[in-house]
Amino acid sequence: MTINATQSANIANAIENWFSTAARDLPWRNEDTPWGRLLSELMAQQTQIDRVAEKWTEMIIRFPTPLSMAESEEQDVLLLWQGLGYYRRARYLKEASEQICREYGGEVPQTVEELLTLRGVGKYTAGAVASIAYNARKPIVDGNVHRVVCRLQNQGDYSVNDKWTWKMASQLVDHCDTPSKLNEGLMELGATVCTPKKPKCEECPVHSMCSAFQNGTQLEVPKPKAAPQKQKEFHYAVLFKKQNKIALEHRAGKGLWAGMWQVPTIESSKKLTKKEIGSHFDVKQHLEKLGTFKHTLTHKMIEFHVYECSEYKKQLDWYDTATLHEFPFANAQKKVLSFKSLS
DNA sequence: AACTCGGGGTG
DNA sequence: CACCCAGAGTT
Repeated sequence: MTINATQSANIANAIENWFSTAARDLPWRNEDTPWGRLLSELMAQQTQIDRVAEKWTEMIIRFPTPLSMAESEEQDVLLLWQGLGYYRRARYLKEASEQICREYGGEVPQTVEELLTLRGVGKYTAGAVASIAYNARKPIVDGNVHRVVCRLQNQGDYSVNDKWTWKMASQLVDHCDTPSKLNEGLMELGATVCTPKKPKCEECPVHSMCSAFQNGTQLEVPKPKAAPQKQKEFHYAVLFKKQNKIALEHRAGKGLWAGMWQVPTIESSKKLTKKEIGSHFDVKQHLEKLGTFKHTLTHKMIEFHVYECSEYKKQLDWYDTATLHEFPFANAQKKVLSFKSLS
């Protein structure tokens, strides 16, 4: 199923006009540069825009240019990324800044093809930077655009795939006036009007051309994705303190909480006894429980058990508690640290 | 094609 | 509680 040129132009123009009056006041729209846009797009992957806005300003102040980030330490990028999640993105961003300096003379490249060579930049982000920062006539499809075009065409099949959605987005951008406005407007519409649960169809600039609206199927289109089942895990975190120092570990560069720091923690698929925990750290006693909490991720439900220990035989790396703010922690480990006053 | 990567907002 | 979010990389 496709739409013709006239329909595409009508829809695109209506969205562009709506966007010119309804655009939210977001920081990267006021201080609009390709580097700022690349930053915002990478931070916004799978992350709601309101949560990105606050952090973006800190990021652009600390790293105003690709070079400033390329010359910094990865840890400095992770520090500003704390709480945003998907920490691999921060490591990729650092890599991308180095690529930009090494291969593109310090300027964010302009074409989709070049942008795709950057670490962490896929089809969506490449199209977004090319079209929004440089006004290239290239389509983009994110979760918002997917929902908007599915509803426009009342496309509620499970079989609807990326290819179909990208073709729809292509037809719209091919017949719009200003690609940057159309693409950003499509996403804005999905984020603020054509929302998943309670769409505000009466406010929508294209409801008269929306097949789902005409059929009253807005809430059935598109079909929801199957939620991954949550695996239960048990993490045992131990606060080892020695005067004004605390033991910390640096997590691996891949996997969960990549590159972040933590207090010594055991990860297990089943419950462990106090004896097993003590055995792991080679301490026989002085292991005192401080509490537990649940930490839920998209595909995991983790039960955290927090201990403190005044005995230490295992090789541990000690750091001054006064420098804790220099280490990036994911939220779960921030909760762990909050169980004890460390100042 | 299915998994793995966070954490919070929303209904 | 389920579902979603300006997705990308790996297997």
